[in-house]
Amino acid sequence: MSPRSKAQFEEIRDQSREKIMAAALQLFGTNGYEATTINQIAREAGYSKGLLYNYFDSKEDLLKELIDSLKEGEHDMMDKVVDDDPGVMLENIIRFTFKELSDKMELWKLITSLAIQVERFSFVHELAVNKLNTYLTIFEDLLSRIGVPNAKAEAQMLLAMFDGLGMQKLFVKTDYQLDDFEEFLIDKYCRR
Amino acid sequence: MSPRSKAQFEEIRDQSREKIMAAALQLFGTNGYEATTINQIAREAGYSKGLLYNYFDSKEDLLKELIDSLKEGEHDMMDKVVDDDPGVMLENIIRFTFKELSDKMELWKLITSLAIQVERFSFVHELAVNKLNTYLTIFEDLLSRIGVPNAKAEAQMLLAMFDGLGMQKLFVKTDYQLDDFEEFLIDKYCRR
Amino acid sequence: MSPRSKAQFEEIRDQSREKIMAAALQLFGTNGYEATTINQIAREAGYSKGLLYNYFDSKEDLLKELIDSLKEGEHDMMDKVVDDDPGVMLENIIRFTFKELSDKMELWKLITSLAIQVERFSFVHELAVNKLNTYLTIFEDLLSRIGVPNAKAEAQMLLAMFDGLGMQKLFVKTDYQLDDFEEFLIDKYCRR
Amino acid sequence: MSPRSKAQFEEIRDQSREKIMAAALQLFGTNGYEATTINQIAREAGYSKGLLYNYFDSKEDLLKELIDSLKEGEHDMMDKVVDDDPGVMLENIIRFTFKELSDKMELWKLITSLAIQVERFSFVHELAVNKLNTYLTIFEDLLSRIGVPNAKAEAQMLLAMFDGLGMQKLFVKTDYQLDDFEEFLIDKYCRR
DNA sequence: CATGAATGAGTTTTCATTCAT
DNA sequence: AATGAATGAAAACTCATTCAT
Repeated sequence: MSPRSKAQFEEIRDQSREKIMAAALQLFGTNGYEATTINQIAREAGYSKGLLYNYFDSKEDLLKELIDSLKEGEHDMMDKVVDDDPGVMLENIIRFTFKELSDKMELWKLITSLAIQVERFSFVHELAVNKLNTYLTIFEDLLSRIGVPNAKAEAQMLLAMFDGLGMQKLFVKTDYQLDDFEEFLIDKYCRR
Repeated sequence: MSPRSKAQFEEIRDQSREKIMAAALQLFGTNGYEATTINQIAREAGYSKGLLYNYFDSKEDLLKELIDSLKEGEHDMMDKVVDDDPGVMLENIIRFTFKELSDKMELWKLITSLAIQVERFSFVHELAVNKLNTYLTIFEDLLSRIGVPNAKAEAQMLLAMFDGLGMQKLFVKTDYQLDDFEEFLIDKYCRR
Repeated sequence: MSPRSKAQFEEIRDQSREKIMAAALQLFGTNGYEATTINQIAREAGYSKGLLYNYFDSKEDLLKELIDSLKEGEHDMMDKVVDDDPGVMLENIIRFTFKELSDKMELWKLITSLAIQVERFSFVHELAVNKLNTYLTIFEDLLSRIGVPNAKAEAQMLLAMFDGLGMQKLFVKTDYQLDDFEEFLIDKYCRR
Repeated sequence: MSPRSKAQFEEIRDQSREKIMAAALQLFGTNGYEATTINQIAREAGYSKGLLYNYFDSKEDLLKELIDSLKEGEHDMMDKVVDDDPGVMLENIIRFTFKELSDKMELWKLITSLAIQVERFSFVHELAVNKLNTYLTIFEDLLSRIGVPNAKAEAQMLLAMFDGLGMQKLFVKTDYQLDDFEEFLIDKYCRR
């Protein structure tokens, strides 16, 4: 009889937002941003078209909030992988990255397809460039401390390889096994 | 006022087709297939909207013909790089690939963004997977003949790295210098 | 925890209704009926969207009740201005009308904008026509009794002028001073 | 066989634009801007919805162009009514205005209903205020030259009356005869 | 071969209205 | 009595495609 409390509304809102954003990530990643309709997202999330506009100003706003929410997830990583021993830290990063390649494929797809469109989605593009430079610096530092010669070039190579693996995994889809390759890499770069 | 000869017509047709396809490649690559309008392509090519339908059945048909024309360009490569010495052949491939990364960026963008959409553009997707497997085999063969240990894993790594470099080049755009890196790679893999 | 008495409920209802109708009048008048959303009215009144439907069946019903409430205010006027002396009565009407032009601008705006849409809001339109004819008759009677020649035409002129003044006041907004003009009119028509 | 010439296209465009603007004026005036749909305008003009967007960026852009086109028509008037004799000139203005009240009712409706919404359509509002002030000055000058006492107040009255007549004509619609009243006004103000 | 006006299906967006709490 | 999440019909707008010239 009495109306829902503010906390209850808050919870409902959060849940619905989550569902919608999850559906959007899934569909944007699979079919691309432009090819995905608001209707599809709503149906996938189990709601009606109109509700999306209670939570997001527009389709593009939904995309932006999606990207923003990803930036936050980014910070978690560094906490988990940091280590005094550069070999251990690089191993952590490699294992973490391979795990993300499996778990967050849709996300990866989405960012890639958007970042390619430099003009249209500059906010994604900047995100990608920043991330690239950050990792380049970290990798170079770790590799030189590990004692790998030509640390800069090797860092570039390693990073390019991660991006490339991600892309190949997208293309080849489910049956793309990387477990052995993961161990090969760790052996090659982290154990000295 | 004499009527144009058949050959002249043919030539006009070919030129117009070329212009349209070049414009389409440029725009599809930069803004994505879905976000590019027929009008934009026509204007970029210097023609009117309607003319496009004299040469292509539909927007998707234009895309398909574009992709087809690329497959043809593909065959040229093998002729140029093949060599009895595996080290020389790998060097040729590396140099050729780096050259393509510079010269055919738009094409690379387009294929990437389309291949990501596995369902929507299966014909592009298949193309990408085929190419991936072909190169994997070639690289593994060359590396093992060169005497690189773990040839299979290294082949996978090399290939992933090329894809990754391509993507990074797209993100970072013009000021991404790879000359030194090219030499580093050739030194590392081809000279034994 | 004692339940509210019926009278208390009644009072709350009346207050809420009043607030909602005041907010609706304000917004309908300023932005127009179509351009005003239920949400805006609710927020302006300090309530939630849903509550409006406890008091009014629909947006159009709210409008109708608003107009109806105005008709009632109308009856008060005649009591206040009636006088045996036609000059005094006309002066009363003029003074009363000028006062209304200041005090009830929003209402005036609303009726005008609605009455213009003859088809869509016929109930407002009829109201406006009735009022027009009523005043025309009264003015003609008063002016002829005062001894003004051409009483019919002058009545029409006077009435048109009132409507026109109202509209001008709307356009020019706050800094439109009519005090001197009011005295001018009274001098011209009521003092003989 | 040969394509249409530029001039031919120009003509087609102009005709279509005209038809659309005429339909829009008619419908905006009758039903209001907000209550009129793009579909209605298109159907009334004899075209499809989509064509409107070949000529106008948006519904509001269509409105703006409509209003702009009216400003132009405005200039014509002054040329027609100007006269050295103030009595004749005032008579010209009165006759012209009454004619416009008959011929351009829809336009009058539209401007009135838009000007009322001061905030929403400021470009119309400014137009209305400017026009008001211009005429006020002209009327005051003419009346004082004719020798009417209290020229300023009488000018205000005359102008208010025109606006009021316009509005009344809208309300009462077709059967509102003003011919006698026109002569009455001319007799009263222009013949001295 | 070439043009761009015209179409309409499909998409994004808005908003009155309902309803569980 | 009161809340605001959820719905869906209807509106604005886009754009591939057709077609008369």
